[in-house]
Amino acid sequence: MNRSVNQKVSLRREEIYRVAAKLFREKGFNATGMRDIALEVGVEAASLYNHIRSKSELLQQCCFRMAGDFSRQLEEQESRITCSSTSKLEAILRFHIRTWITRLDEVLVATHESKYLEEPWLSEFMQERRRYMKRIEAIIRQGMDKGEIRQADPYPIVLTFMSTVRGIEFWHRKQQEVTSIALEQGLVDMIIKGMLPAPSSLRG
Amino acid sequence: MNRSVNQKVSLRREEIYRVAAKLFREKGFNATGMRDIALEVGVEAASLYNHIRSKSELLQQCCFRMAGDFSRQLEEQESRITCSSTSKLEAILRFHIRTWITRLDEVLVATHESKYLEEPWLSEFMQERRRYMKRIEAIIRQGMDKGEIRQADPYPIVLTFMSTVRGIEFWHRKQQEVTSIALEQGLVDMIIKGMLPAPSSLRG
DNA sequence: ATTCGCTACGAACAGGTGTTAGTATTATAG
DNA sequence: CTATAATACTAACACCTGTTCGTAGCGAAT
Repeated sequence: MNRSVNQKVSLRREEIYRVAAKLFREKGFNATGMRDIALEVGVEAASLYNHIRSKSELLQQCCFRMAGDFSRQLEEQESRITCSSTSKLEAILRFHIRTWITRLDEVLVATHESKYLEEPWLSEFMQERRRYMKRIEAIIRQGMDKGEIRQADPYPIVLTFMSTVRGIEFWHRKQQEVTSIALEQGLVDMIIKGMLPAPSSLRG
Repeated sequence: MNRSVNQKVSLRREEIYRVAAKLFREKGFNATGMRDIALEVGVEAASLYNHIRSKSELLQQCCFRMAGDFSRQLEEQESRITCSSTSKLEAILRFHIRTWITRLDEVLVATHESKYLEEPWLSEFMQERRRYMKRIEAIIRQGMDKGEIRQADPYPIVLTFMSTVRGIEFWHRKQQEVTSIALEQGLVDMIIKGMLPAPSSLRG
């Protein structure tokens, strides 16, 4: 088999993956049947198995592709040792936001449907996510040591950092009213401001 | 039928509802079978239908009970017309956080599994959620008009407000390290600080 | 023209789904 | 003690699930 055939094969595979991610997001992993995926691809359900091994393989691909992309980006920021912690965190946050805006299907599947992974992938995925949060926490701690970030329990900050982007799911249904650029800036302002050293009393 | 029978009936109903919420959260609505619920309650699947009408009725109950509780609490805060917007928002946020801490099963089902509601309940639920967010936005706008909250697009602030609590799902797996009180205060600090008028430049 | 590999197909599978019907058991009210 | 209502059970239903099998058609290389 030559290259063009290979490309054709992998294109079909990729199409199935893309359709699966879309349907897994819309209807959930369990409510999405192989026949649903096949219909949208334009073939019979049985034909999918010429390109993929199983339904759960599609979920695995979705989850670990996203995990890999996020982890690689975090590595990039960790290696910028001359930068301040706040600017690293802002870059990471902007990456989160942009990924949630441009690849919502995949990122929502990785977030909501990953619990349907089978072992050992489920454990591996959850461990990877814990590691990822620990690495974010480490950057926040560095920022506190250097006085860039207010002294506080870093854990709630990590949670806020990881969770804010989830609101983008709502935004996707009414894109026209707020631009993605304004959304990104608005979210960054909220989170970064929330981390900075306290300028005034919180109680009014 | 007298009162004691009535009580017994409604207790069983309530038990089924509680078990269902727990399983819907753990395994998802579609992956939870009536036989799973029955097993945990200690009866056969068919017996459940002496107490409930259908599986989707359990989901409806879960979603609209939560929606009702949240809406009522918001009403309470809206009616405190002498209070500042920030203190209203803080009270609402604390209610969100406490509900996510004490009733995680129900609140997660209402958040993640509500998409499996059938019509017309699905439309009604989503409309109710949009209304809820609009009401939060209105309080934020009032705060901006009075100078309590920095001038900005209120929409990203609403999103952050609604989404931060979702991180509590992570926290529930490692309760021992951070107390619920510290968690609540940490999250409130992040969000309220993020809304306050800007004290210094964001760019370091 | 023939062979070969790839991919599409229809049919079928074993098991699981929510739900219903009919019946037995239980507990309480008269 | 008997009548009655509530609730449990077993069996079964029609349907849907992911997946496999054997085969036919297609395009490209020999």
